[in-house]
Amino acid sequence: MSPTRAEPDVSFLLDHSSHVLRTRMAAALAEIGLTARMHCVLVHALEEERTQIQLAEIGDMDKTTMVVTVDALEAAGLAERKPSATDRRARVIAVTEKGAEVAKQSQRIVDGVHKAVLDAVPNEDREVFLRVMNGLVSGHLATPVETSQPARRARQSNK
Amino acid sequence: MSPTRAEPDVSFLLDHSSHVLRTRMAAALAEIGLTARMHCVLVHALEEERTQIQLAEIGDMDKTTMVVTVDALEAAGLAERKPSATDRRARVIAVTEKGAEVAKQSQRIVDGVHKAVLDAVPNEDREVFLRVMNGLVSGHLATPVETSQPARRARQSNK
DNA sequence: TATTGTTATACTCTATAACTATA
DNA sequence: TATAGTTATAGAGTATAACAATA
Repeated sequence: MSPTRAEPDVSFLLDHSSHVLRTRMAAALAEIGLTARMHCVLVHALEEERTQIQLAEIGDMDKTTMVVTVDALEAAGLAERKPSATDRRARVIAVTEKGAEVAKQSQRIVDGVHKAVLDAVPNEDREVFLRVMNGLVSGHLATPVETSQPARRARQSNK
Repeated sequence: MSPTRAEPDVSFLLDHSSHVLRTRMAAALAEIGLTARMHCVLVHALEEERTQIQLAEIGDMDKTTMVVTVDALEAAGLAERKPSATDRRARVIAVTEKGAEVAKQSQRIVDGVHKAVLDAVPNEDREVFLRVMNGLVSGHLATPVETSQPARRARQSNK
């Protein structure tokens, strides 16, 4: 029996590939003035009437991060905050006509970047690759480990 | 021919899986008081005599980040800065006896976390998965896109 | 002149706290 | 009392600038 070998460096493979893909996506979307977050919000706000909180959950961002993202979309004239018809606390994100057009463009861009990755995978391996990744993401690598201490210490309350 | 469908969300697959794996690795290494960076430096400093700059390149970190990492290793008694025999500007990172033991432990931890991931991949798919990931990392997703504007604006010089 | 390593700190990102309006 | 959204800002991470020592 051959000696024990180090396991393949799965961390490097996933970290590096996701990092490079992220820079590529950011660069591609930047050409039409969007960030990945703006694209995400735009697309999901188009699907149906959604409030900021709902969109924040979908995009896995904090509600305060959501505020910044919506500010950017409003400043670019791509979306508007509208009062919710059913909850006067909440604001629905309405995509403008221009926003809808940009969303179509950005979706094409995103699809293009993803297609380029998949085209780089040999035909006969593509299905297995996607199956394995989907399996990991919904199974063994579905849930982040809870860090015993939060990402940041609770802020000093100085009242 | 069926209508065009959105491409699989490769960004999500890679981002999510790498993020979860990263939290898991951080949690596992934290149990012996290491960060991933400390582990990385420890292991590569053990392989052969290396200076901070060389170790920084291997771990893809800034030299100032390297300073912090080596500070942590020294504080934990796992490594020491030694003057280089050939370049009086440079410092070689010497792993202590305790550091070497910890490195063995941390390597076992890292291998264990990686093995758990691969064990979650069906036997018959594992080889293809690794082949594809290695292919992407050394091919289509080898090099990050150069951001036209740097990650951070140049700092104001106030001399 | 260029490079190693250091210190100090500015910049970005993100999340906590506190608040207002409403449920 | 709890929740949606906002503002202000603290905390963490990281990289730039400047510097001393040396090449």
